[in-house]
Order: sequence, then C-alpha cells, then structure tokens
Amino acid sequence: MGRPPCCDKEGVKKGPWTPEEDIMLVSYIQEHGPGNWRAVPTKTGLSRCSKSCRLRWTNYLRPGIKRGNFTEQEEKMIIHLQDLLGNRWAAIASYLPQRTDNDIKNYWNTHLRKKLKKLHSGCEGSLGEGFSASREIPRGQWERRLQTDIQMAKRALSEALSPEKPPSLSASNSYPSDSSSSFSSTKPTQSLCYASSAENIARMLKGWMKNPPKSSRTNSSVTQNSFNNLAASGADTASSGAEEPSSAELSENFESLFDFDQSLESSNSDQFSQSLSPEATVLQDDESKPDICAEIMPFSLLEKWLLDEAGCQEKVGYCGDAKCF
DNA sequence: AACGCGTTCAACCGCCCGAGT
DNA sequence: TACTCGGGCGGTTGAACGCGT
Repeated sequence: MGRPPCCDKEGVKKGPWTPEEDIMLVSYIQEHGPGNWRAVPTKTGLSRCSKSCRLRWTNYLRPGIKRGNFTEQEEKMIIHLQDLLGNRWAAIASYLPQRTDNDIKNYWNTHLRKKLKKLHSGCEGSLGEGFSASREIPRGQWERRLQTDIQMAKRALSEALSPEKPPSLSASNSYPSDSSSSFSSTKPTQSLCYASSAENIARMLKGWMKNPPKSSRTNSSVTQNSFNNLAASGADTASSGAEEPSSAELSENFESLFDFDQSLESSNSDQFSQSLSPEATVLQDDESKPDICAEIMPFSLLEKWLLDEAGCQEKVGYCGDAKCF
C-alpha cells in the first residue's frame, strides 16, 4: 500500500504545458513566490498536479535557466562531479549555475555516458577506473561530501539570513528548493524581476498567438526559450511600460531575445568561469549552494578543489583523470 | 515521398526524507 | 513515538524530431 497520489488523478491534466498555463503559473509565483505547491493548482486554477507545477517552475520557468549547449567546461564538471557524487543530479546541479538537475541528467544520459563509453573503450588504460561508468562510489565518500555540502550550505544560509547583511537579490532568485521562505518574503527588486517576466510573457503570448509555430514541439521550445531569456534579461525589459507592442516590435523582441541568448552563450563558452553574466552571478549566490559557488570560482580552481578533495578523501582509487579529455 | 530507426528531452512516477502534529 | 503530509530526487517514459535508406 503506497501513499495516495499527491493529487487525485481525475481531471488532472498531463503532457506538455501550454504558454497560457505557463503564464498562469508564473504570475502566481510572481505574486506569492514558489513553495506551497499543493495550493498552486487550486489557487491558479490550473488543472495540474502540484508536482507538475513545481517541476515546470524549477526546470523551465525559473529565471536564469540556461538550456542546451553545454560547454566543454560544463561537461568536464559534470563528469567530475558525477564521478564524485554519483547520480545525485541535484547535488551536481548545485555546482553548475543555470543548469537544472533534469537537464544535467538528460545530458548525461544522452551525451556524456556514450562519450565516456567511447573514451573508455578508446583509452582503456589511461582513463582507468576514474569514472563511475565503471566504478561504484564508496558510500562513505559521498556521505562525507554530502556532510560538507550541508555544512557549507548551512553556513551560507545563516550568513544570508543574518540581519547585518541585507539579503541580496541573488538569494531571492534562488533555486526553489531552498528558497520557499526567502521567496515568500518577496523583495522589491525581485518582484520587479518577476513582474517583468510575467509582463513579457504576456507580450510574448500575443506574438505567439499571432504567429503560431508549426509544431507543438517548436512552440514549446520557443516559449521556453523566450521565457528563459526574458527571465534572464529581466530587468532590461522590465520598464517597457504597458504600451501595446506592435507586431514588428514583437518580432524584434524575439530576435533580440535570441541575440541575447547567443551572446550569453558565447560569453559562457569562452569564459564560463571567469566572467559569468550578472544573471549568472545572481544565481551563483544561491543559498542552497555551498560557499564555494557563492563566488565565481574559475573552473581550474574548482577542478583543483575537487581533485584535491578527492585526493584527500580517497588517496587511492580516484585518478582524477580529466587529462583524458 | 515514405518509412524505419535512433536520439532528444519534457514530463511523469514512485520512493524517500524531513517537518509538523 | 508514530503518523501524516509536502516537497525533493532519481529513474523512466513517450512524443517529437532528425537522419538514413
């Protein structure tokens, strides 16, 4: 006898989210903040399961999410972290700004696992047992690491909550898992950000209605991209006022959005570690993340840290073999 | 052009854990 | 202490797409 489902199956909609539903969800969260997901379907009028709402928010609608186009550095990090932490995607995601656990998980399953397999068969000797594809992580190891993570997160949280230091915008923009409280105490800057998201989403929807994409897949990806980009560009577009945009403006909007995406992309791929965009920096401050991530740490440093720590904890067994790549 | 097959990724499912009572 | 409930996590699924034949 398992637990009853989180919501009754009757009348619960499943499948891809429509832009309208996204808007409903975003505008609700803009007003109330994420958290209390159980109440979300009833309060918003969405015929969705609360879990579905949470998932949709954390994986797609949450501001600052970057999708696809994993950089080489990100790949390496994922591989390292996967090796160290195993399939603990949420933990891995906490080290990668702008990436969701689902995204990382998918990327691992579709790209990296195969890549590693290939590499493993290609450089059997040098790759050695360094990767979890061929090795189980000792339980003690990841438990210790988890402990460290928890302690660091706690420290970051207590620092963030200390009255001397006014909470930064970043904290409010954080991953929902840790921010249900911080979010509901919505700060002005943050609400501005979300207001801009919702406002822009509404504008995008108008454009979408006029020019419906061919397939539902394109449709959803377009809206997702635009949402993400809007969220990322947030404040820039926030002050656009309540004027009705012309269709030309709308299409321009789309173009500029994709431009923004590209520029973000290129800046990330080039200097992922050194100069993350302000949005990324904002996300870096996530309370849930260990301090190590609160500051932008150059990948080489992070890598070194990971390797050092792995070296300290295991001494034997982990070759830290990024050289293979 | 039509079909089959492989890939991708958004979303769902079920289990687990911690907080609250 | 035992129980309930909400939220989080990882595994899995299936529709859409791309590509080769």
